[in-house]
Amino acid sequence: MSSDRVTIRQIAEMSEVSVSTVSNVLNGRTLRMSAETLERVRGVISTLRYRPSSIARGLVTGRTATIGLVVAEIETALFFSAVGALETAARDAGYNLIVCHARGSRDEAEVVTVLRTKGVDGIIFIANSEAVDNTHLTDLPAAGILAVVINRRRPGPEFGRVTWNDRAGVAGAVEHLHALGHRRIAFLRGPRSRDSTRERVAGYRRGLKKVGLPYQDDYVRLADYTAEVLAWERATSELLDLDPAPTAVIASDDSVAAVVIRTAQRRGLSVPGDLAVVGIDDQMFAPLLNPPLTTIRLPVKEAAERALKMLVDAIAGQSMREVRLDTELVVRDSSSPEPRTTVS
Amino acid sequence: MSSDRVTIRQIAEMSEVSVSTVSNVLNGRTLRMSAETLERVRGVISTLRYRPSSIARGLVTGRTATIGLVVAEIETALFFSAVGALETAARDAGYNLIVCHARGSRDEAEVVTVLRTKGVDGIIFIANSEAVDNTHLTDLPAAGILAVVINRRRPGPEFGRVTWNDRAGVAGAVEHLHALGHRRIAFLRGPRSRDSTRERVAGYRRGLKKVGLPYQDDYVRLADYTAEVLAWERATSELLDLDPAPTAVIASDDSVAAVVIRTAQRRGLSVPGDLAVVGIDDQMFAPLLNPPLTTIRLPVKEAAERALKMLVDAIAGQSMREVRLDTELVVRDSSSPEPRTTVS
DNA sequence: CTGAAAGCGCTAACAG
DNA sequence: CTGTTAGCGCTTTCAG
Repeated sequence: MSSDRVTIRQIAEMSEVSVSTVSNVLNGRTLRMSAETLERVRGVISTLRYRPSSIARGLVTGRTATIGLVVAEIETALFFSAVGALETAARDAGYNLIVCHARGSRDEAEVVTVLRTKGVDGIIFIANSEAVDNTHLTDLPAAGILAVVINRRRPGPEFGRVTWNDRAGVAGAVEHLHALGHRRIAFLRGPRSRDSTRERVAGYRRGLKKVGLPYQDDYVRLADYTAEVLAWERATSELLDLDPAPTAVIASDDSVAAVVIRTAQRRGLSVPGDLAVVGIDDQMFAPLLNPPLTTIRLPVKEAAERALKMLVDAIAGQSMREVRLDTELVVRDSSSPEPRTTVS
Repeated sequence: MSSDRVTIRQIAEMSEVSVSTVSNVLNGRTLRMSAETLERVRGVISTLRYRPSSIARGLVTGRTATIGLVVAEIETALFFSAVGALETAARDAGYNLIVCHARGSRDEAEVVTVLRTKGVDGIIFIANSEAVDNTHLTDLPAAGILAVVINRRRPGPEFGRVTWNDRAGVAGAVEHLHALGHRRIAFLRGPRSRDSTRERVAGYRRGLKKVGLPYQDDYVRLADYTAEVLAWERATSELLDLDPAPTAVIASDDSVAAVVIRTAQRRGLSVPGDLAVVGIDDQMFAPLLNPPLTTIRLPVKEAAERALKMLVDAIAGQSMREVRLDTELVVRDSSSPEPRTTVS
């Protein structure tokens, strides 16, 4: 098998130096070393294509150049763009990622245990903003494991945290629709179990207030993106059955928005003519819909990059921080023209 | 920091046994051990919440219970359903995944090197079916690293391989459309750089042949899903400008299919009334489109699970195999009714 | 500036 | 059935 693995000792012998010298060149402690020796050792290393074992190195240094990534919903588009961004950023910083999918707190606790035995240098948690139990995280700092959370409540001050401003995002969407002439703007909210839902509803109210529109309970309905499509259709229909019906709706995410568009179109309505639709996420398919979807882009990639940087900096000794990112309204056709029915 | 890490020695001392005894209970070599001793050791382990270091263990056993995953296009919908499935399957089998994104052969070679230094027990490559250079993989078996490739040419007989039958998938879609009454079926193909494109075009021809329809060059156009949306619209328009125009089109993937639907609708055509549309992938948004998209589902998850099992079995000593999975046509509204214009 | 030697935490012979 | 011991491959004092 791997019996022919090259070791540092072989390099030392072939270079006719000691292992510590080889170790020194490996780790850049090469300042006051005879150029000739350096040259020779490097030569042997490259001809033998020698790569030091991270395992052995990890055992002695206690560092593995590996970061654990604990993801709440790995199959969600949103999370995946985060994983991609994180992987790229990690590798640029010289780290690898052990990716784990945790479905709940219990699972998460297990995953964390495994990650600890594997000696990761730090852990990044990326959550679905579900209110999760954090107790299994609180002893991480004491164990010398650095951690940063994305889109999740901070388990303690020793943790880094990156979030985005859901509230301002939705408020901005309301303003956008109002500026387009809409006066009856509905909001399809996500499940209450998510922190983001509260934030977004608050943003919706704030937006209405800011533009001087009244809040109407009727115009806020549940369209749980973790649930059935049928329920989204029903919620949309209920909204459109209202008198007066809304001329615009902000959906709990892009998937729901797609279904809102479809439901409206099936009723013979034009989007955005009769109904403007705004989504949340800016998923990959948003620009492909008919009409292309206006949506609140969540800065997931940027969050991932910031989280990784924060963690790497913390490994280097800096202290953790808290960062809040802005969302961005991506305006496409599903909201652009003025509503037809404004002057009803 | 982690100065308080519990070691096997401490467990041994507190249990008043030797380290090897502790090691034995850790590794289940507990058959002929006094029940009382076993009990005592276990007690100490759990009260001290001791977890053996995988690093140290890995150094001596040569195994790390870690599998490397090399993904070609991590941000693609297709790939991340694979990563999710792989992670779940891996953890069930007691493994963790180091996920790496390789953008090209060169990058891939680097990633493989890193993975080797990290001592992964095996590597899974999941490719975009791009014709990639495999030379950096061929020495893996010699180094004792097991590997299986998904959706990619087999680098050698020592590699496991899981693929799916693109050809049959597209042929089946043609038959489906023909059964619906369509006689003019177009195919929007992907880029030639992908192996899958060749397979799919072959499947298209085979399907036509099987149902007794002529192959027309005009009806096959490029709509590169890795390129611009505008180009997809143009390709669709060109198809619809043809006389006679096709009554059905199979798109190179679901994203392209979404744009085909939109382009047709913007020209005042009804889908599926005037034009039936079939996608490839069965991405998450396919059922949300208007109309819901008929599509060729690629068995990505299943492939992931098979690949993982193959790798784990290989680690356990079994030999590698080659598995070819079937695609599945998921029929939704974008193709269901009979074409209006059949009897033109 | 280089070499010898002591571990990192664990497993696996090999004795007892 | 349990204890001793020799490493796994590397880093890192500490002498020379």
